[in-house]
Amino acid sequence: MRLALSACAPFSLQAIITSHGWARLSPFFVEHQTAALGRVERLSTGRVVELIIREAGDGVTVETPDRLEGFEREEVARKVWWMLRLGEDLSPFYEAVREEPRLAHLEREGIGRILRSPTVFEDVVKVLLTTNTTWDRTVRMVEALVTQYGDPLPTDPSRHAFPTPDQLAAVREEDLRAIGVGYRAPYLIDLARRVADGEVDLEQLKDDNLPADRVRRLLQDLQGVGEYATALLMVLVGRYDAIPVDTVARERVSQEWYGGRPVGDEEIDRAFARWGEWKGLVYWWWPWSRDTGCKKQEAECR
DNA sequence: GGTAGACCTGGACGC
DNA sequence: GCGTCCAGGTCTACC
Repeated sequence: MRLALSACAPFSLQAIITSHGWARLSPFFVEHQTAALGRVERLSTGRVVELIIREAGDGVTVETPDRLEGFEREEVARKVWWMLRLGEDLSPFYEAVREEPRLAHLEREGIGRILRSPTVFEDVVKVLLTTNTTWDRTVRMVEALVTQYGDPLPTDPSRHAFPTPDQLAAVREEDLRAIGVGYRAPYLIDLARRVADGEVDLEQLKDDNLPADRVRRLLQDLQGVGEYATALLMVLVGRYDAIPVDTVARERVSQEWYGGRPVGDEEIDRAFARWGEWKGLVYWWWPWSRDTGCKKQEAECR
């Protein structure tokens, strides 16, 4: 089966794949030879399929070896639409950065979109697994979680979809610790249980009309989600005025604007304040002149 | 409100 | 080979 989906111009699938490390996190995978983004996906019916996404025409094609029913095709299209932000019109962003020579290439090269998971739940789990650890460990933790608890792909049972909230909610804390997530185990189980029970509706965060304060409060109410994780998740759901301030950001901004002296959150915010609602996206795509902060998270260095 | 220490793991380093 | 230190973001106890 093959689906064709169009995107708001300018568009570059390659730019999305390299937008951050998410494409390296299971169940995403990258076919480097064909420049395709792949993913093992569990549909709402419980069916597990492999999706291969390639750039084509004014958007992408989505291929799967499986024959899908009409409603399944709609679900796949909806998910890919969200993951790649196909409907996002970034022209106001490009307009805002047009006067900045170091960002002028973004529009020309179709850079701006950031890869995200099909569900906010999956992104919250992955962000939790990026905190207080190195990138390589994040990759291993996500891989272990997917392999242990996600549904297998029928045609290749060694590969799995991302586990659902119900599946993670049923896991024992000691079993999660055993796969290496450490102290994050109770946070993950608490999150999965609250989502599975309907106490927390993370998918409502996809709604642009939800007030930013409410989005922030809902995220910060989750165990293990602090200021950095909240800001990163806000950017992922499309709230581009948030800056994920971690040690990498601190060091980069310190070197770029403050002569290497230690900086606080306010100074980081001030450095990007002139881009207003787009400052988080400007931070994301800023061409850092020094190779600071990439000692550990090499996969995220562009 | 601000600060210190614990959480957890793997890599780097010294012996 | 072994022990120690360090890095990462969040939470909690304490002042």
